[in-house]
Amino acid sequence: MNRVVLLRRGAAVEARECPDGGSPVEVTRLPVGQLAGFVRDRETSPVRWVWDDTTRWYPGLLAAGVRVERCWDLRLSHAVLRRSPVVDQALLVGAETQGWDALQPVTAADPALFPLDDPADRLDAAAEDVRQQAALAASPQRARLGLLLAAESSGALVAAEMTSAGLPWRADLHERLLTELLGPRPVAGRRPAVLEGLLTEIRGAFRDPGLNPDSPGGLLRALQAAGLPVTDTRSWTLEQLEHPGMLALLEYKRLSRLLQANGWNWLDAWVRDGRFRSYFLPGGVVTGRWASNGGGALSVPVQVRPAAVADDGWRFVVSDVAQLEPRVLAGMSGDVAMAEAARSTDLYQGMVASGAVATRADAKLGMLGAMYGGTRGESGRMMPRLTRRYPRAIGLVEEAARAGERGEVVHTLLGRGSPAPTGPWAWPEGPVELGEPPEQGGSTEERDRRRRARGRFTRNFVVQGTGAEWALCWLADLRNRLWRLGGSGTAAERPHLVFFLHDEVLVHTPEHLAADVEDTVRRAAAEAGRLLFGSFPIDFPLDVAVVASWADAD
DNA sequence: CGTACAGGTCTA
DNA sequence: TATCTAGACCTGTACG
Repeated sequence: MNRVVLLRRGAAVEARECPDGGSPVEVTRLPVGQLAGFVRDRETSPVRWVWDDTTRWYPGLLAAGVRVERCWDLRLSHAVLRRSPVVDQALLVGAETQGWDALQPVTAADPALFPLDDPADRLDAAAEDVRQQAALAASPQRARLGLLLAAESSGALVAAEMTSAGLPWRADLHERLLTELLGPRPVAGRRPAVLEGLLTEIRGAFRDPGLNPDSPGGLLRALQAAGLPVTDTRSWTLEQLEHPGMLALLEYKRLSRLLQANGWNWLDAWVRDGRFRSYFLPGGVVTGRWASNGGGALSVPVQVRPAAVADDGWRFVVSDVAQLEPRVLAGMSGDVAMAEAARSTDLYQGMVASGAVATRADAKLGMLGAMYGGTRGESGRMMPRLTRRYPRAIGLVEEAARAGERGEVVHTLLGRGSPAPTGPWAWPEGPVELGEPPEQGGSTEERDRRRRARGRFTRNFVVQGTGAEWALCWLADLRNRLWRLGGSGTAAERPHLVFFLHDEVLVHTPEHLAADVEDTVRRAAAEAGRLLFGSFPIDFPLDVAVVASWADAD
């Protein structure tokens, strides 16, 4: 596979052709304006583009109508390699290490090809590429790590393509929903009519004419003045209480949340030309999950999903994995008994059928406790049963927890490392960082609390992180298959990814290809399982729905 | 007046 | 029928 390293040289771009990753045999210099044409031509034969950061190169290419098949994202790969315990860090160190460590993605709404005064321009991508290839080649886990880096880079392409495409969003439907629930859009600075009505009712019921329910402190004082025994104002707490004004207050909180998070201001800011465009940040979470930036893309409330509607003649294929994390745990630990329970579509029901636990609720509670570190109550009581029945799976998360409590680093199946613990007080026997402030809150109880919290984090890290790797492989393989499915159609005629949410993907597709897309999504899931777990018999069944509106998928 | 944080609520 | 993992982002409020 030929690699072509792209470097910025002022208003020009330098492309270094490196067969099989060796030294460059050909160097092409071209004006920035000719880059898109150059890439389009070069894409007719297999090539991997090596660049500092996908968010700096790909949006401009997409705006010019150019898709690339594969890339190597040096920023994302650097972040993985720098924290991986299966990498010799000495091979990565260079004069520019700090610069690569600090490099941030670009998420400007303006699809300008290159930002001005970019710290990336002071870094040598070709030299970094050489270091990364050497570090990867020397790793005892180079196959798995190589898969992770390829998938991470592919995810970067998907993320840029999803922002470019946008999630189809009907602002008219969204506005109708808002008007029905809140009343007509008010002038700036005023509450909608329905909230005003509720506010009057609440102030009357609590005999507090100046009460502002949006002020947690003020609301708490008003509740206590009314004789209610509360120390917080969360809805869950308030639901337990009896008071004539409580229903109105809970309704106010529900509608106020809708207005603040996904009201008219949100529509103005994030929906344009019938598309919700947010930025996805691959690797944005330490576990390897994606973060997002803009519009709260990872927490789009179910309440407003009716406004996500496919174009005329198109459909959404909405797919999510049932119980991804317990399945991943079974696969990575090689726990045959748990894999057997996972053979059914409902893993928790499978655990009941095998006699491991009495009810589905017990199974779910127990597994969540095992993966999140819940040790109290019902969830903790399940652990002995689960440990007997699934010794390898439970043993793996327990060992990750113990390692975290000892202050050690853990890693995912493909080699993504957890962040090292910080702070001298948590592990006083360990190396003390220079420049740390004097120890604060360093009582024995506080240290134990922090140790246990660290154990819960590392326990969850290995499962959530490997789950993210499965999802990344799923996404990357799906991207490739969808492109082939589109035949020779133009980008606007092809099925394409529009949304990704940890274990759920939305594909926007011409209606006549929806059945093919469904098949494709399932094939990609099976391939992701093979990539991570080889021939180990663990299934990843999908719930797939072909719908006109996202809201119809549940 | 701008920044940082607390409290709350939505997601998987 | 509970306080356990990872986030984004809103308002109000305290602080400098």
